[in-house]
Amino acid sequence: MIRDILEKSIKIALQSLNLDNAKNLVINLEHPEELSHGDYSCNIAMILAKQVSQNPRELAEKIVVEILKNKPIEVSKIEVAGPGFINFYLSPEFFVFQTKEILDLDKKYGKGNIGEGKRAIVEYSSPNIAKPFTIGHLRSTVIGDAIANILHFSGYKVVRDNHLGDWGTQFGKLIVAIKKWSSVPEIRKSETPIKDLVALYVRFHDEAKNESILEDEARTWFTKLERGNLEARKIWEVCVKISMKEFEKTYKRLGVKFDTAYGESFFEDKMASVIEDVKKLGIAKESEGAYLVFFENEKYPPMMLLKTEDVSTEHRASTYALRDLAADKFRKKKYGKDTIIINEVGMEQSLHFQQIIETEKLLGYVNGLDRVHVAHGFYRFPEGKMSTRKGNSIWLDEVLDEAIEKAREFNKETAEIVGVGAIKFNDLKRESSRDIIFNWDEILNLKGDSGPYLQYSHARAKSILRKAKEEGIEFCTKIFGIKIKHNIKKNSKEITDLEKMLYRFPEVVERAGKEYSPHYIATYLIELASSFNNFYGKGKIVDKNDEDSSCKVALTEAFSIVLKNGLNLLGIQAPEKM
RNA sequence: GCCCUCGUAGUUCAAUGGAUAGAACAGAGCUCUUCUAAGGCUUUGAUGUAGGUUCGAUUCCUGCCGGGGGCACCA
Repeated sequence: MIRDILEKSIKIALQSLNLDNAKNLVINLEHPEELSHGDYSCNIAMILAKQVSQNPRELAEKIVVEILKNKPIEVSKIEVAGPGFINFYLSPEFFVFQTKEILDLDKKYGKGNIGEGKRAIVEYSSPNIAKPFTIGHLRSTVIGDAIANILHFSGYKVVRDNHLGDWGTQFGKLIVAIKKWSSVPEIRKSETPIKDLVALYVRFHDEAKNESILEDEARTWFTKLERGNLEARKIWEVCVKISMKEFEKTYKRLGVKFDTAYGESFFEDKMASVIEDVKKLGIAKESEGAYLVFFENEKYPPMMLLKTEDVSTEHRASTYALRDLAADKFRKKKYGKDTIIINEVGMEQSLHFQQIIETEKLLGYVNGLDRVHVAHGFYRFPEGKMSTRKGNSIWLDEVLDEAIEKAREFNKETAEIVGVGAIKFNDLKRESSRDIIFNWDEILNLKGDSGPYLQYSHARAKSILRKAKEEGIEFCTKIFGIKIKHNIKKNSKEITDLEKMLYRFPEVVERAGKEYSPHYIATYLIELASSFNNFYGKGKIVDKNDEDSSCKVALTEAFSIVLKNGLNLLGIQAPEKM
């Protein structure tokens, strides 16, 4: 990448000035916010100025003189600006070459070198069986999917895992509720089985407020389930089956797919070996009848592995913490020690993951760098948090329907794609740790910094390409050779803002991958599309009488390719027409 | 009480310790005989508070204030 070339030439310049032995020397190259300030900017002179007690601008000038002695061909101009920035201007040849490279972008998918072919498991979505797929699950699904796409693009071998919540005391509650107020045949017959199950779940919590015995019954039923009680298993199976059918529909709408969906129940027989590991290490103790991991210096509160024995079944139920440990042990064994495990789960579970990671480090399952919790904030009502228990959550399907309905007002054919795109982008454009206050107007906004704006821009570019084809304008890669000659002949300095944005795509993806932050891509795409629409606004692109037309069209093609790839990384479809 | 997070225009979001803090929505005003006006161009407007570190702080550190979350049998 161009960044590496610049970095190297700065290093060489510093060496010849004997400045390279300074402490903690990091060469920082950034894109100036103002495009007229150049393509890359380096602040090294200002950092070094104090250490060698020189004026930063004078020092910058000296460095520039050294760089110019071995100027990389990609650079056309270097200047010192402001308090001592060294600004690099890239040459027309560079832009032409880069734009040509971009036309092959589709072939580069999965070839990035950041991942080095390592395996990465991205666990996301992970809805709970017999609970609604609410807008709350949207974040994990959409962000996790985007992270998986980005890592794949960057060269990781990605496993997408849906860690279904299909185990735990919640099933005890459900079994009690079904036995008391409904029945398996009744649920099977229902046209809205999930809604019925949710209603039962909510009713359980309502009634448990007055009758605390219900909670005990639920715990007992979960221990029965864990011990293989036939009635419990039967009810559980029905719930899982019904839920999965519903989830499939939602994933299809969202265009999200998984490689594995083990679910918590899968680790049922893999927990005993974890308990053995813990015992060997002596990090857990019995306390008040339960079995918990205690951390050194009370770094974290204790983490429970086994619950108090249930009196009637004489069984100690597992906790989700134990199942998570078992899951990671299994993953490392199955996919190899170098595997990176990433969980896209809400912020509320931060403490849980800190405890899990700490414990897994002690157990030697992970080294710490290979176990990541990507946390996201919540969708919230202005009045407070959503909760299935209280029954005030918003179902995802309703939101999607509403968004599609709104998109239909503009164009019936693409309404589905645009509606879903709007919802996804609205989520992905934000730094994910922040909460999103739920607001229909905001979420359904099809204008401005939005998915539809990007999709529209793509369709528009495609429309130009169709027109160019009709007019018989050549815009294949060989055109770029002509542009180089043309530009050099004219001594043209006319490099468009669009070109200045296009070549940044790989850097942006790299950063998004390193920081597990899809929003960098979202922000970038908005800027990119704005520069395209601005470019487009300045006059005709397809024009037989304009000798630059084929270059402009080729640039349009490069834009459409970058935008499409970017949107795909975010899991958003790029329509040909709108 | 302890721990984790987030405080940026009226609103929703950006900003790898850098240059004049960017956008979008809403408001005001322009702009389609042209390849898509879901577009483009003008314009008003912001870093919670008090310190510290730094040549330089929205960013790092400390205190305070405010929102959200978590802290033993939900996951």
